[in-house]
Amino acid sequence: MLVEDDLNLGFLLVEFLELKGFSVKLYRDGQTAFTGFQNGHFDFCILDVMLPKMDGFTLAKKIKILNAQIPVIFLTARSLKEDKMKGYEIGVDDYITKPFDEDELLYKIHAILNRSKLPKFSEESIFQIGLFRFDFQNQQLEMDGQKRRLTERESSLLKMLCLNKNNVIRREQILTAIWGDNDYFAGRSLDVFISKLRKYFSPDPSISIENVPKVGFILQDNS
Amino acid sequence: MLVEDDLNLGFLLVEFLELKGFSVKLYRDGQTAFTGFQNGHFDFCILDVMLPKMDGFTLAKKIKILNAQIPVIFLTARSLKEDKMKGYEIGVDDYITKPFDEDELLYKIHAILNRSKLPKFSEESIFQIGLFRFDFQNQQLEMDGQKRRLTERESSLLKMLCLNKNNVIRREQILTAIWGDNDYFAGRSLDVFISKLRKYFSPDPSISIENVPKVGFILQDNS
DNA sequence: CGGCATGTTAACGCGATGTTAATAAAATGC
DNA sequence: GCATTTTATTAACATCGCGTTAACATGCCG
Repeated sequence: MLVEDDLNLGFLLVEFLELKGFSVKLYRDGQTAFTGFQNGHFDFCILDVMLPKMDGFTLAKKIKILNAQIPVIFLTARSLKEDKMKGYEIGVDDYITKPFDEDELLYKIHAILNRSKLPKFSEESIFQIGLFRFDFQNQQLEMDGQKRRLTERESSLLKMLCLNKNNVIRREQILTAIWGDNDYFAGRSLDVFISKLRKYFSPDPSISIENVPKVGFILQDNS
Repeated sequence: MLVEDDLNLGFLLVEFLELKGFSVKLYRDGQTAFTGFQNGHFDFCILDVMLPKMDGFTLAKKIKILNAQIPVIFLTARSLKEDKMKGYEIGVDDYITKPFDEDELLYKIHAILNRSKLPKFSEESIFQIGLFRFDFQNQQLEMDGQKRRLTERESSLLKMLCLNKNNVIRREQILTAIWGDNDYFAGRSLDVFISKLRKYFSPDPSISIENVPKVGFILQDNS
């Protein structure tokens, strides 16, 4: 969950974090953010301090009542001492002072997620695809209790497809990300792996990996 | 544990922290601090970055090998980005830039201690694995009253596998944690120990240590 | 029709791992 | 101190399976 009223900065951050593999939901004020938190499922919050409708401290306090464990990071333009104090009392995990460095934010996120290791893994890396459950951390694909262990390449590829479920991913994007190279042979190798994944998913006809000629592939889930 | 070569600052901090109810031990260089860590029992470390004999980063890394869970805060005069990055990679929990505010330090300490309250793994040293009971403290593996004493390496490795039961644990993670080195030979040594553990567990077919090629191992318990 | 992209299956090579034994190092006993 | 035992590393050889590559089939578009 990201709450930021400066939409320019907000979208920039969403873009950056999604690039890094996170799934991000952006809210622009404290009120709707809180409603969103009640309904949705979040692992992690980044809140601006100054927000319309409800300020960041109040929001954090209300969120912590619902879920005391959830990590919260504050974005703040002010580096005032009393603000920080107030935050630490509520149980805020960290501060980042604007203007901040994106990499620093990323490291803080990882540091905090690592600390709360157990809750993270339970949710973060498991994808539901039709009747299948794909556990990326454990490279496992499960359906009806039938488990199949995937190879490293298979699971990297499937993860990329999942993160872009129902959207096209370009061949070159996959190739540079996984093979680090997009020559002819890497391309053929990719096709072989797509073929393997299709076979694994063949028991569920509502799942398909479709080819978009000359462009890439789509993982379609019509369940 | 407090490590600070500027003794004026050091004693000031000790005084302050003891006033706040902590029991503090001060070291003035990285070398003696590490020796002290090996012998004593600490819940929490505050390290200066610039230290005689051994710098703060190296010290933190060595401490984290002995106890990956222990919280570490760095004191640093420099607020340089690359320093922070380096720290977060090691798994440092927070930074405080000198000159700092004592109350801020106190709040950070409380924030971090609150966080690490739940995962008090340090004490939980008995694991149930299928029909076996593994007592890490006593390096003992028991089944049907049959006790077998494990070697140090065997039990360290088994503990790591247990903490990640039914989850993949990466080779490199094991190697850096136990062998402190992940070259070719350490890797082969790991394989030898995996082989030994498998033999010990062979009486119970519902336990298996599976290999995930190129990635690591997973202790599967289907009992 | 012919070229090009993709689908699929099979074979191959090589690196990673499994296992046992030999050697070195360290701890223990006396 | 020396002998014995225990532990960890290194070596040596066997095996496995991942990913690549090849080979052939299919379909699309000019």
